[in-house]
Amino acid sequence: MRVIFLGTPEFAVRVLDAINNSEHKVCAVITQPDRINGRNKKTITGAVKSYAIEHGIKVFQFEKISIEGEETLRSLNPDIMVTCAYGQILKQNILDICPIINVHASLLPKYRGSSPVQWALINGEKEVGVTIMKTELGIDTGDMLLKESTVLKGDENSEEVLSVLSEIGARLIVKALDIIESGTAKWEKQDESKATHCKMLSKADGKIDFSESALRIKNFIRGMTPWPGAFTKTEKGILKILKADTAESSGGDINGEVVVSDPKKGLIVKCGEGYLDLKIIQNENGKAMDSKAYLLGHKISVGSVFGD
RNA sequence: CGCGGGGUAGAGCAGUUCGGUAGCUCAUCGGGCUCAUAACCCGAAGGUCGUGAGGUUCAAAUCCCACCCCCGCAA
Repeated sequence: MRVIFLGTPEFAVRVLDAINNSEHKVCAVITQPDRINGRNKKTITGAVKSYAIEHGIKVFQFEKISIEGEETLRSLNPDIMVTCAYGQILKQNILDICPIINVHASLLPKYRGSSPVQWALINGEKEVGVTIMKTELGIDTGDMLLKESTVLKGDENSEEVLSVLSEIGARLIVKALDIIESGTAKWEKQDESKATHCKMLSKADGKIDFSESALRIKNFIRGMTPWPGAFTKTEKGILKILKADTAESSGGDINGEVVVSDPKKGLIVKCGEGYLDLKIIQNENGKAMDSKAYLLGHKISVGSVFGD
C-alpha cells in the first residue's frame, strides 16, 4: 500500500523504518516544522525528518496540517496514512482523505493523550504497551486493531521504555498494514468506562513532593526523566534528579531532609514514607552526574532540607 | 540579537575580584597497619588551565578580542 507517515520524534523513527523496510511503500513523510533552539539559534531537525532525508523520502512540514495540507496529501494519492507521535490533531477534512491508523504508546483505553508512558511510570504500572487503532476526531478514541504489552523491571525511565515500545510499535504497524490490506481486519471498540486521559506535562510538573512515599517519588522521577525532568530546590538553587531508588536509612525529622551526604555513601533523603537514595543528579549549570561524584566537589550538609 | 552559568589531572571542584612557579577531595600505582571495613597511615605518578604560532604585559588559568563545545531558565 501507498503510505503517508506522520510523525516527528525519535519514537516514530523505528516505526517509520519498519514500514519503509516492508512491502509497503512510504510515499511521503509529514513532520512538525523545524524549531529553532532559543539558546543558540540553531535549527533542530526532528528525528523523523532526518531519517526521511537520509532515505530519500519526500518530507512535508505544515504549521497547521488541516489548513495547509489537504491538497498536498490528496495529490500523493495514499491508500492509508499512519500517525505516530506527529504532534498535531487532524481535523475531519484530513481524516476524510483515506483510512488513517495511529500508533499509540499505551494499552488503550488507558492513558489516552500526549504523554502516556510518563504517566504509566508515574503511576507505577507494572505493564505497558502499544496499541494500533483508527485515528479519528477524538483523541486516541478510535477502534483498536492490535495491542501488545511488555512487563517492566521497575527501574526504567520513560526514555528507556519508549525505546522498547517503539520496537513493539514497529512490529505491530507492519502487521496492521498487512491485515488491513488483506481485508481481514477486525476492529474492537474501546471500553469507554475504562478510559483514562493523561494531561500534557510541563516543566513545572516536575517538582518533587517529598511528603510522598519514597517508592512513589522514585516512580515519579522515572516517568519525568528525561522529559520534562524531575527537580527539587536546595539553598543553592534547583537540583534535577535523574535517577533515584528507595533505600534503608534512619533519622531526619522533616520530609526532604538530607540524612546521608557523603562521597562514598551517596545522598539519601527522608520522604513521607521511607528514604530515597538520589543516584544521578544535576545542578543548574552542570551536567548530570552520579551523586557520589557530585559530592566530591559540592557540599550538601546533612540536615539541610530539599523542597523549599 | 530573549536571560544566565560553565570548560583547570581519570572524576567532581577551588583558584580568576586585586596577573607573580597550579591546589583540594575521590580514583589510580607503590608501601604499611588491622580479625575485619564505604576504615586508617605514609609515599608516588598524573595538567600545553576549551581553541587561537591572537592582543596587553617583564610576567596571563587570571585582563582584552574572536571562535568552538557543554548546561540551566524562558519559549
